[in-house]
Amino acid sequence: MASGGRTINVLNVAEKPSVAKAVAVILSRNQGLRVRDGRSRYNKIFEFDYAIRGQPCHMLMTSVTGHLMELDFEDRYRKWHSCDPADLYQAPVRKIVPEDKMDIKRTLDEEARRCQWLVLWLDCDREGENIAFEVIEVCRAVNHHLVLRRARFSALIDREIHQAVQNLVDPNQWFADAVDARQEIDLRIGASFTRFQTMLLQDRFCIDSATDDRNLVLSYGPCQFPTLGFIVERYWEIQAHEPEEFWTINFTHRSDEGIATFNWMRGHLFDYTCAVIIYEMCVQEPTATVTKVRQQEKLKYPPYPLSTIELEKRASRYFRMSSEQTMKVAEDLYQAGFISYPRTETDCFSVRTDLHAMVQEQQGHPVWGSYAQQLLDPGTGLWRNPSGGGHDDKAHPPIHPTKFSSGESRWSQDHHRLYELVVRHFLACVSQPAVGAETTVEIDVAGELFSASGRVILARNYLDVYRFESWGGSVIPSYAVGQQFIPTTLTLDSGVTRPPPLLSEADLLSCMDKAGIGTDATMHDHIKKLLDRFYATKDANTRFSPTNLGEALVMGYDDMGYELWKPNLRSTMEYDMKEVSIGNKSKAEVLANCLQQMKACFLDARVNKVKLLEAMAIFFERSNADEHHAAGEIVCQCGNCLESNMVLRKNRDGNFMVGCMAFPQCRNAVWLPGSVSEAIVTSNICNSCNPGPVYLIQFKFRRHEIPPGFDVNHLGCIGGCDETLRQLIEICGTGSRNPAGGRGATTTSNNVRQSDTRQRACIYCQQTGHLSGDCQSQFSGSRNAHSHGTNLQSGESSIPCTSCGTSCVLRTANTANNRGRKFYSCQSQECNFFLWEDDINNGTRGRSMPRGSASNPSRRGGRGRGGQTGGRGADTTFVSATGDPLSGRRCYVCGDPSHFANACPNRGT
DNA sequence: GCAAGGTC
Repeated sequence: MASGGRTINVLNVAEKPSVAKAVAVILSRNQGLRVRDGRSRYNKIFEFDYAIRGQPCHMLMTSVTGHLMELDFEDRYRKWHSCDPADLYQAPVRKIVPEDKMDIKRTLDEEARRCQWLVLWLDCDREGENIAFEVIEVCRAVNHHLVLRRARFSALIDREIHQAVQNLVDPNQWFADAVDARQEIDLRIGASFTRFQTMLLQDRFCIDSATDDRNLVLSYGPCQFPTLGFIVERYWEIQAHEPEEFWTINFTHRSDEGIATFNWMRGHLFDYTCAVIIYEMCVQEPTATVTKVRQQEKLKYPPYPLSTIELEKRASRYFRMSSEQTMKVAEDLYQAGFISYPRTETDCFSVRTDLHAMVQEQQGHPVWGSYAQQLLDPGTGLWRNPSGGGHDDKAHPPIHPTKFSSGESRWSQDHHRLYELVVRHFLACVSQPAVGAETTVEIDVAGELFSASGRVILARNYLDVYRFESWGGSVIPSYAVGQQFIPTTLTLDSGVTRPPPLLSEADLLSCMDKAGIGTDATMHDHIKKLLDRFYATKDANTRFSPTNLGEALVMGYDDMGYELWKPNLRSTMEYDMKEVSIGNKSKAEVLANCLQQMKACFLDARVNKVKLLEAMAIFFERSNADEHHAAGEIVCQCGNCLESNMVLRKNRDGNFMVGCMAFPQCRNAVWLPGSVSEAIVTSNICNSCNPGPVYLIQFKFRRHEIPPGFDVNHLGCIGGCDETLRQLIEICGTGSRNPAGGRGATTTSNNVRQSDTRQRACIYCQQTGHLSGDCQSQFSGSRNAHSHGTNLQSGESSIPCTSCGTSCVLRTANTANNRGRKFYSCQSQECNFFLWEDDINNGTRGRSMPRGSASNPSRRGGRGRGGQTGGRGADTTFVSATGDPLSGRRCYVCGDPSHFANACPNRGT
């Protein structure tokens, strides 16, 4: 750059008004700084004189508010019915300045005309670089001779800003290109899929969540759908969870100093027999010997400096504030100058930050002021330079207080809370960690190891100011190695595994953060969008569940085999954007490649739209507008829930079924033969099936898929009286409902796949676990007769039951641990006698055990498992330390001798 | 009536 010469006019543009002001104040050193209004009421113009490398400059400093332009399709493609949505993959797009940004554009037009240079002070990230090119486009349009320069700065501090202006560089086209590509891909994918699925589903189904169907938009977006995917996936995981009973041994010891609870170092066992055997060993030799006493100092560190996502997560955890509300309130506090810029990824303070000055500001606060004073007093040793979490967006510092307040009268409760969180978090960051003394004691009882631990907090330090976190302390008696004692209680306790909880808002933010879905400034928007679109709901505990609509959409795409609802698509895009931003790939190359793939995916999805329709049909009634699928094909009342009707439907694989309308609450279903090509509910009522009316169905079978002798046309009944239908189901099966390629190739907890199997109910007794060919109700009239289930081979011989006097049948176990092993099991439902055949040969006596226990082979075949059961606390029971658990013959859940654990009414409460 | 990203 030339130095000296006449003064030139330099137009400086920042990304937001606050940065324009800060830069102007720093560069002008607050001397001779003038400010005037521009065309836009938010974006002032600052004027001052400055010399860049000796060149005298008259500086005009103004700002935009984020992006100045928007990408959209050209007019003729804007209307929804103007074109085939598939055309949106190549429809021309253009960047325009939207109406609400025109004032800013006018300011730039006017100021650029009289300037020789344009210096771009946009944030130093990819979006900032892209906005820089938008500003260039606007300014160059009115002044072709503008010299373009870019200021690079990583913080709004004097040295950085002066250095930046003295070392101006060129704008980075690669960074801007990466954003252009992202914008175009997002627009084309979002618009095409949104139009497609909205127009496909909106009028076909009665979607109850929308008050006005015309306003219902079923949007698709590369960020909103993966976010929904996280919610649905967790929901499915919970649905698929089958509680499993486990067993653990607990040991307590009371002395003059208090009580110690020793936990079994094996944790817990799912094998009841093993647990009982070990427990029995402990009962027989209950003396404990202390093998290890370990004392150590533990530190609990304060959190890292506050980034946006952490602020959102913590406000959700501590105050149950939604991320959207958090950002709204944080923006308010920022605008009023109380906290720093709230959209930041940075979680470490620059070494140049004057942290002491920030603490000093807080000394006068009535609540935490005294803590701030202690921090500043070197005598307390409370100060500690904060550690960082390793993230730095190079644009903004961590969120911290910028102005003292003991609370403003106009603040809402949320303003008070959020300001308090920001201040306390900041004070915690510059404090020493809490210090605790932990004692761990290990004991040996009959060769089994148990451990107990206690903690005494020696110094609370940062916990004194960070009231949102706690660190539990508990005291245990002191022990010495070699010391021996007898337990106060020694118990065999049962519990059941529990499903994971629904995703909380903090969990969801973590999932998004980890997968790179959205940015710190937009994550809360995506979450809100799911609620606005009726895709998900949030309960009082800030936990998210999918709505029927959300689940149906994800299920539909999943059934197509697409991962459009998973984060991979976005991750791949992000990877490509990175490649563009470092010059490894060109924008054109990435766009062409990505759009070609997405268009193919779109066209394929359209071919497979029946999957979406079927998934929706599981949850929603067809609307009258959908003439082809008129609603109201009621077959009979549901014999399972007794509340809803069973209706004829085509399932997701194109096969017919009769399912309860209350799905998914009631999963009663009758799967019809795969050889059925047509099925229509008639007005004829079956004369023999009860409870009535059961409407007959007119079936048409595919000729080549049924045996000779059967008619392709058949008026059938699903109520249980129809022998022809039963035979065809046995012969043809119930259609190819093979879920391969469907949900969750990545997960074993694929509930829908599992529920499909579970849903395969016997058409006669409506129970799952067996097919109609095995239904005992058709032979003996007794449902109890097959209670040992389908995983057991039938009995071969019998011996008298030594427990109740009836007989025991010899069976073969088919469980993972004992497959092929023979055992005798009492035929009586009231008796629980059970004996391994090889134990007879070994001279072991028979034993009674709860039928629900892990080692009892009857468990897996039976229908003993209820729904979701409670946690360990509710299930814990005690067997006296001197009692013999093997002769107890009583329920291990409640101790009642009249029944066993599998039949216990307290299970699941 | 569509996306996601800036910001007021």
